[in-house]
Amino acid sequence: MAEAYDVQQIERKWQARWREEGTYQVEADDPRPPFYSLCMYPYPSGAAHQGHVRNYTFGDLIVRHRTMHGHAVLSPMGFDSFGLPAENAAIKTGVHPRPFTDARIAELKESIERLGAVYDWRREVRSHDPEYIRWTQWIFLRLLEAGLAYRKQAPVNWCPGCQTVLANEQVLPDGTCERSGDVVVKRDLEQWFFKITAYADQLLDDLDTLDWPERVKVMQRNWIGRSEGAEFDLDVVGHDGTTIRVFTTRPDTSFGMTYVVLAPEHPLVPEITTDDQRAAVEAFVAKVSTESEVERQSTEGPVEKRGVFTGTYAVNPFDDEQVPIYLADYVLMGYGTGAIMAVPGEDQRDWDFAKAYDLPIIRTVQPPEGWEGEAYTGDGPAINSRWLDGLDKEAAIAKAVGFLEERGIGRQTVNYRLRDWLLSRQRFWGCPIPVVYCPEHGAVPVPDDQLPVLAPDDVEFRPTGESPLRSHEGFLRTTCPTCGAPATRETDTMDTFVDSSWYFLRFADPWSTMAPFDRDVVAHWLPVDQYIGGIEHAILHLMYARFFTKALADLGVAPKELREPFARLFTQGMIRMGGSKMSKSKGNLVAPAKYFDTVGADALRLFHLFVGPPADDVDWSEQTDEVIEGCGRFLGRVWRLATGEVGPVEGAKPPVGDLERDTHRLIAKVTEGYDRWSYNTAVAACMEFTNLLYKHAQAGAPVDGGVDALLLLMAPMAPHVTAELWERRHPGQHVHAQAWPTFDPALATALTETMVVQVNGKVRDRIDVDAGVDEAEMERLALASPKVQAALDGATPRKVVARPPRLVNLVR
RNA sequence: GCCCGGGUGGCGGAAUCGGCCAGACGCGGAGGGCUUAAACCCCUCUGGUCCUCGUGACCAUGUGGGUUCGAAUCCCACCCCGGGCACCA
Repeated sequence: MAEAYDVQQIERKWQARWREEGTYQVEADDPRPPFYSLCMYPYPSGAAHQGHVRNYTFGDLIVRHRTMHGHAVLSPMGFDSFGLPAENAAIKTGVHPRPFTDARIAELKESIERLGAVYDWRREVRSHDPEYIRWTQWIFLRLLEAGLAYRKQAPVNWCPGCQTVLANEQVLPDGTCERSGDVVVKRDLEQWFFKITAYADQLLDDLDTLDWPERVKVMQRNWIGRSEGAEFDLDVVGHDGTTIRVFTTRPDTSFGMTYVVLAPEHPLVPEITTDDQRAAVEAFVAKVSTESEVERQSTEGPVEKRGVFTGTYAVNPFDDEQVPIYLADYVLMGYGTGAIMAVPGEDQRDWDFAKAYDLPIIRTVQPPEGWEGEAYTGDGPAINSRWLDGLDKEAAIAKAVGFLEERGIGRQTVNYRLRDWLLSRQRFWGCPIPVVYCPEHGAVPVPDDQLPVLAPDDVEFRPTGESPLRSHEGFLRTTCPTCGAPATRETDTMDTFVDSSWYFLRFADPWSTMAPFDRDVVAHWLPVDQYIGGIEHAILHLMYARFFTKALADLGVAPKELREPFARLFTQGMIRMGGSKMSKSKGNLVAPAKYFDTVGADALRLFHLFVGPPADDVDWSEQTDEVIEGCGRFLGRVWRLATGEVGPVEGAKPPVGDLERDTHRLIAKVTEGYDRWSYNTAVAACMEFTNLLYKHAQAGAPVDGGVDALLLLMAPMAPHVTAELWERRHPGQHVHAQAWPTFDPALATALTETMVVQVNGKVRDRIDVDAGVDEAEMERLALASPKVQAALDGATPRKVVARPPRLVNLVR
């Protein structure tokens, strides 16, 4: 009697073996072709949740699969260990964020190991390690030198809940904080920015070179928001020498300009406002400035309240007509020039405003026949536009731009929705910004040899709205690196997205002490061949990491030719429960440990692979436990088959078909399933094949070849049980060190096929035929069938459609 | 409002190119075997309706049209669900 399948014992045994033998440690000089597989490094919030399990199941499967294909696979893991939750816990409990975070990392690591996922742990990176902080700060200083980091006073997003400023990307469309849900307010603060806009065009264009999900690329394109147009100056009537510069994407409609609108914050507002309008204008500006982003962006409320006349006029350079200058809250100072020419005929917002303020509307593009809408934004011949009349949109734009350039009052230009990345955070648990403020020399970079700048441990955590660093004299007081005079340190820390913008580079060479990483080693492993993570990072992390990679390549820190960090991206679906995302904050977590302790990691992994397409969301339902148990049952069947427990059963008949051919067909099917991320069908094929092997074994037929193939194909999916069974069947061998099985295409195709015979598209008979059957033979066989004769009812088919070898359709 | 996905049995899902009576595989359900009994395990059945109960007929992939010898798959219109963007001039 074979030994029972002791899941716990076997999984522990192999996890220890992989750890002790360092099976998945690789070096850059490995002769095998390199493959870099990476899962987004996690924020350590405690034991792994199902989202992690799903992510690392896919990642680990790829590591093992590529290894069996003969690659040297770089499989690193680390922790995005700076961030708010640890600091909030510190405020609540008084425990320093470091021990708190280290404890969470230990928990997470333990559950990752229990999943059986293998990594080269020597390369582990933690954002809060002093060495990692050193190089994050070093990179900041290089960006600062290059003019890609700068400081400016700016109206910023302040989250009262998190007590910090946020990046634009961290403010949700409804104006609330993506983390705390509090309404974000505007504050004027001096802050550090990264000049990501300098890379706007490259970030946009290089998307075309990436093998990424189309929807992620679309989201990034929209976020960058490139729009081509023109800028030009309008003279202000009664203010000699004062001009207003406007941005438009439709210079071809300039003859339809019936007013001009400035953003309420526009610097020219005080100068051009007339005395009799001053009170109204000031009241309006005051109202807008106190409004939250939500209120201002709301399209609710009467349009009449959304603007005010300045009392002054501007001159349209196209026809020298004077048009009134308004302020309106829908024009934003942060985009374009903060001023627009309003063309109500071709812009719906302008149309609505014009109606509300009784301003004229002139159509300058002929709408199509039967047009009943208001503003017409489509293409058509220009009208009411003098020398542009009759031209289509493209030609009219070119001619209008030419006019502006000739007169020297404007030019063709491009605008982006993308803003520079605000990286200052008024928090403690983050990477300190390595800058000193000297009364004499201003903001002075901390010299490289004084890095890392580390936060002190003896700080008090209080929800003051300022980093605890601010009130720590020992940290705050320093001397100017330039002149030695007393100076103060920058007390803000960096957005944690800075840490995650280069960790994948550090993984290639985490031992580097002279630089964040060695360029040649990075060139060997990067770009990441397969990156896997959640769709929630479609914009923020992925955009920032791309920016860092490009900037570091241009600075000569990273290899020059490394233009993109992640060649292929896969975004897995979310785990949902009761309609909402499964998450710690929603309190609906189903801990993986429960399954590790019972059915085992292999069964849970198999479930995640089998439940549906990897990109789709998973609904965690009442039935899920039963499905997971079903996966465990299947592994039990494989176990019994592979240990020879399944023997002849009285009266069992062997299944039809040749097992060798079926095995080759399985290899073909599963291999293809891996290649196109169709793990659910690959698992299904393995289950089906196992059922088939059972029938052979019960009929007393040999199944060893089939079982071995099955174990190899399942090795990346269920690594523990396949490793154990392989070792028992082939003493001294390791299943994951075997080559991926190959199939003979000649054997993978069936000898005979079932030919379907249709009459008028309805199946009337099925006939087993030789796989090489030709059309004439198919027709002959079809006509010979009594069932087909009955269906034809004596008629002669007027048409025969034959698709060898599987289908023939007789049309009567 | 705009841009992407998606709608298939009681449930998760399958069906690479328009072609093997659509529903693989699994869960759930029904029946049987093993067992003193139960669990485990093994086997069979399981979209709907109808009947003469069969190697039977008809219906069926959100709805309505269309193309085709043939449509879950392609085209048009509509409905519903999910996601992204949304005063960006």
